[in-house]
Amino acid sequence: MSDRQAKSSLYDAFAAVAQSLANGRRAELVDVLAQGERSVEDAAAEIGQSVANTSQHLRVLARAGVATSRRLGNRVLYRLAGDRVEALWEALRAVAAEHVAGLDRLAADYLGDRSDLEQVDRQELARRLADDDLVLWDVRPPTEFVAGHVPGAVSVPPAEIRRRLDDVPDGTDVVAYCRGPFCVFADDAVRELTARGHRALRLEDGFPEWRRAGLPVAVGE
Amino acid sequence: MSDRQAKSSLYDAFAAVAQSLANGRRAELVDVLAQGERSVEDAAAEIGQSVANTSQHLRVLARAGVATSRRLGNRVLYRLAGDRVEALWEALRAVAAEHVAGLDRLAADYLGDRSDLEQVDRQELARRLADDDLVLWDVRPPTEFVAGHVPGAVSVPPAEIRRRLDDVPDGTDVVAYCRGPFCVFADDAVRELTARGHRALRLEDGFPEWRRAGLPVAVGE
DNA sequence: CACCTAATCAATTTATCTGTTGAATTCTTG
DNA sequence: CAAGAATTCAACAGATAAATTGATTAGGTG
Repeated sequence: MSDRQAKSSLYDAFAAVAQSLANGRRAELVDVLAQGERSVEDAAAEIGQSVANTSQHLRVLARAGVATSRRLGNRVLYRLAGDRVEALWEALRAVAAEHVAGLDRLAADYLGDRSDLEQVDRQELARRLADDDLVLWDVRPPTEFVAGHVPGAVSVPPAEIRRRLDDVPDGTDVVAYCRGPFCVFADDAVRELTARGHRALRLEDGFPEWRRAGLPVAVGE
Repeated sequence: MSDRQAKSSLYDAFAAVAQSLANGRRAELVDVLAQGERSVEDAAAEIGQSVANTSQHLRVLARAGVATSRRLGNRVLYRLAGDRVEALWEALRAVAAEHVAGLDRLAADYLGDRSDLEQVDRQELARRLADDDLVLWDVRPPTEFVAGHVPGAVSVPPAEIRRRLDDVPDGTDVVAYCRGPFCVFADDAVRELTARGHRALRLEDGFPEWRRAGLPVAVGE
C-alpha cells in the first residue's frame, strides 16, 4: 500500500469518529448518554425519535467506537465508551460556542435569555460548598441523581421545582445544576427561585463536567 | 418555535462542527493548519488533492467556524480559528486511538511498527531539557520551525536527517519531535539515529500539543 | 411452547456530500 | 489596463446518509 493511501485511511478513520457525531440527533444522544446508561427505548424518548431510528443512530455511535452496548434481560443498554468521549463532546460544544456565528441565537431560542442568570463555575462552587453557606439543587431526573451527584446536593426533579421553592430558607443562596451547559432544567429552577425572591445561581456546566474534572461525587440516595 | 425544534436546531449546530471534520481530507487539513497558516495551494500539496477540491474543503472548514482565512497579496491564507479547535482535534484523535478497533493497524500501515521506538512525554522532555543532557531535533519543514519551536531545539528538516546524523556527539541522547502523534518525520529520525548507534527517543505528540500545554516556545531562527 | 416486548434489520425515498471539470473572480505585475 | 497567478464558483455524476415502514430476531413470561 502506498504512503498516500495509508495516510488517507488513517485520517479517514479519524473522520469516521467525527462523522458519528455529525448528526443533531446523535449529538443529543451523546449528551443523554453522558448522564448514564440508557435503553434504546428511553433514549428514543429523550430525543423524540422513533425507536427504529434511535436504534440505528445508537448503532452508528457504537460502530464508531463512541458508545458501547450490553444486554440486560429484555433490553439493550448503551453508554459512552469512556471519559475521552465526554471530553470530545465537551470540546465540540466549546468550539461551537466560541466559533459558530449564530450559536448564541440558537441557544437563546432554546434556553431563553440567559443574560439575567447568575452563573458560577466549578471552582467557585467547590469553594462555597466548603463554606456550607448555600443550598445545592440537582435538577435532573432522580435516576441520574442516584447514579451520581455533587456531594451535598438535594435532588429536585424538574417537575418538582415549584413544589420545592418554599423549602429554601430565606437569605440562603441556591445553586442549581443539571446535565450540562445547554440543559434547561437548572435555568428553570434559577428563574423560579429568583422570582420567589431568592438569590439563585446556575452552575456553568453540569454534572458530567464536574465528575470529569475529578471533583468529588456521591452515589445513591 | 417549539422547544423540540429549538433543541434540534441547537444540536444540529453542534453536529455541523463535527460534520466539518467528518472527512479524511479535511481532517488532514486541520492537522496541517495546526502547524500554522497555509495558502490554498500549499494546503493542496500537503493533502495531495487538487486546488479546487482543497479550496472547497477549506471553505467548509471556514463556514463551520473551524478555520478562518485572510488575503495576503495574491494568496488566501487559512488558519485554525483558535486553540479550542486544536483541543477538539486532539480530543478526536484521542477517542479514535482509544476506541476505534483497528486504528492501531491503520497507524502501523502508515507509520510502520512503533513497538521499538522509545517515546518520551512532554513533562519528561521539559525536565530533561532543564538538565541539558540531550540534543533536541525539530524534524519539520523550516517554515514551521521558524513559526515556533521548543526552545533549544535545532531544526532538522525531514530531507536532511541523514546528513545530520554525524552532528550528534556519541553518548548523547536525542529527542525528536514533529507535527503530532501521527506524524512520520520524528519516527524516521529516531530510526536513523538508532541505526547509527545513538539513543534516540520520540516526543509522544508534537509541537502543537507542546504549545497548547502552555510550555515555553521560541520563535524565529 | 405460544405470546409479548425490545431491539434490530431491510428496503425505500429523499436529501446531502465528494471529487472533477471548466469557467469566473480577485489581486498583482509589467 | 492587459496578462497571469491564485482562488473560488457552478454544475455534474456517483456515493452515502436520514427517517419511515414493515418484517425479523432475541429474550422474558404465562
